Amino acid sequence: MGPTIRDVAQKANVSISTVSRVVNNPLAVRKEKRDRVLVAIKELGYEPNPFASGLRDKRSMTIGAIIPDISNPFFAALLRGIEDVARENRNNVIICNSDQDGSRFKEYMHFFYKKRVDGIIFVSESITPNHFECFQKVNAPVVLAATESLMYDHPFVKVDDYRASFDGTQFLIKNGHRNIGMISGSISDPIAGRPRFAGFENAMNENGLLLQKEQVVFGDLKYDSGYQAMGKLIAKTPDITAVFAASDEMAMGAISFLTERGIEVPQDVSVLGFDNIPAARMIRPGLTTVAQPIYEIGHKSASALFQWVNTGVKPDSIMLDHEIIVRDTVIRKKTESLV
Amino acid sequence: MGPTIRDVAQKANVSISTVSRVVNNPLAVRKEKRDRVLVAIKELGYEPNPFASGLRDKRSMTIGAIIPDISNPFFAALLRGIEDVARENRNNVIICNSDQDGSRFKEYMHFFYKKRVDGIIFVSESITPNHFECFQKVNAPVVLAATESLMYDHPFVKVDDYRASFDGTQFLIKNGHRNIGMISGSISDPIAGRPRFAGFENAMNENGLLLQKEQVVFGDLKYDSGYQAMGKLIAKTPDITAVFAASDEMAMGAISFLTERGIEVPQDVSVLGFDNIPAARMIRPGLTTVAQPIYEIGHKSASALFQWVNTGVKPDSIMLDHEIIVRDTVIRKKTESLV
DNA sequence: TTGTATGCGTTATCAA
DNA sequence: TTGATAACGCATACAA
Repeated sequence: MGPTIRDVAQKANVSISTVSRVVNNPLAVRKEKRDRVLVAIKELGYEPNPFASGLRDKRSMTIGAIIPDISNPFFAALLRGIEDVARENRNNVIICNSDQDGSRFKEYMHFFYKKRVDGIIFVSESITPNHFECFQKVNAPVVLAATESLMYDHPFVKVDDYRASFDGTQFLIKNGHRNIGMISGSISDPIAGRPRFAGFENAMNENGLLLQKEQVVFGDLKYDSGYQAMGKLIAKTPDITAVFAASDEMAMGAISFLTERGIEVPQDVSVLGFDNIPAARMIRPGLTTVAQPIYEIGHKSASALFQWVNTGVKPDSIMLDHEIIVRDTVIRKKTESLV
Repeated sequence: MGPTIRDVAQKANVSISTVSRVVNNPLAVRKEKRDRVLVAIKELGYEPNPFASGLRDKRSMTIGAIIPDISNPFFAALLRGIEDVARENRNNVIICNSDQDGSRFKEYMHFFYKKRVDGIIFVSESITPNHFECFQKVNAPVVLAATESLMYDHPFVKVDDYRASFDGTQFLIKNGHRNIGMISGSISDPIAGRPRFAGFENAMNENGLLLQKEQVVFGDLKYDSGYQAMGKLIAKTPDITAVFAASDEMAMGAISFLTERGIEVPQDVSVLGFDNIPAARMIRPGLTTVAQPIYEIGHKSASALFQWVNTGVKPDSIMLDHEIIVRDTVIRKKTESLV
């Protein structure tokens, strides 16, 4: 193993407490000795053993992140934001892939408990009483990223999903679309589901567009469900001119379905996504979408968590701005002058 | 803090060593006492403090992973494989995003050293003497994933890039293509660059197709460079009927360029990718590609690492099979009967 | 089979 | 300003 504090002390001809001081509170040591210690540290390549410190201080310098699936580009980008902040704070992050398998949640929290994480970032899923109970047991600060809890009072960092969806719908309407379908997330999903649906519904209503049941189909935010949902939607409402999908992946699924059926995007039907995942700009036609600042959500939520851990004062929640990224999949609807 | 081994001992009316034994080597304790201890553990919710164990045993139960960029879907999938194995082994993984910024590498290794990682997985980049030196200093087993080292003797898990590229080219040729362009990775990249280029070149040669300089353009494996490379390629060799890109992202960039120029894929030119990232199946036309078993590379490399860490015997390298996934972007070239 | 005692490397308390 | 020492929680060598 590497050199210990004792090796340094010996080399610098001081006591181990002095070495510890120059590492943690250099000002408390007279310059002469301090320099001697610094030299010894450098020469030996000494690094404080984090296990010894952790054992004493009960701080792990580690945070936990619960993420649905890191191989999903949305979460990968978000995680990247978390990681970067953790690194700045000389912390690690332990990642747990929840796989939307609620049953494993308890296990993960247990894992965090075992590992004595200093704080937790909980990404994207909605909070159940079960979650809450587990949070209490680990007894570590919890910050929510891209989700929020109505019932429990955890700080969160996210976009205003309702507002974003409302604006997205408005955007479609401003472009002349009247007959708009929606591929929504599950209505029982209080984040990406209900609010985005509600934003759509209200925007339609406020524009005097009456919403029919047939215009909405539900998916699970992933590609395949978008593909299938589009099939159902087009069967029920063949005359739509635009589709609003609650996630980019579902939008991509919808586009695939449409394209395979010879329905051209955007000439025949426009498609609006939600998220702005990296792939959105890589496909042709480029996906027009309601963008969340994904990296920033991760970054800000981690910053908030560290602030909390370090100062002990619970941070405020943050509502980040969304933005409509105009690419190619939404066009202004031709006026129906011929009709 | 939580209960300690002493609390359990007291509750079960045994010594702490007995408690320690039932945790680490249950068979060494008489059943009667063992059960008493087990009950106490459960009732108290006792968890061994990893810092105390780590301090004593000098094992961190943590591995480090150096990955170019987790927000890249290829690496995200690979990481997922690593994570899953780590979890099975009750280990964490600390992730460092190298961002192909070699200068930060030393810093990361230092971080690993500080954190006393038990082993390291090094993903995808090529090994320089600088890397090697750092590896030596941390003095932990290193397994290479999706890369290998000719100079240094680290176990690796990867695909045979040369062979895979050779087969991909062969596939294009079998489909009637003669005039084939390549968008290659950098020739100085000993993994995704040179071998894939060599596979292409040799397959062409073996089929009596003489390769012109103009048929090859180089990129950095990412989307934008694929886009630009396609521009150069089409300018230099307007009569190609197929393009082989050394990564799916570059293939997507190439398709974007082509599509924007009104050149249809695959009718006008076929495109073959490499990797089989998740997006490959989500775009239309679906990307035909030479698939690497990405998740499996991560999984197997982590398994090898743990085997090494646990037994002390260096594992063998593993060459995994590639596979050509046929989707829509490559078509059989129409015979030129009209010419 | 079980218990006692020691050391792992740090930091903080206390005395000098 | 500095140094000696106790404590953090655990696993094992050794003694019983």
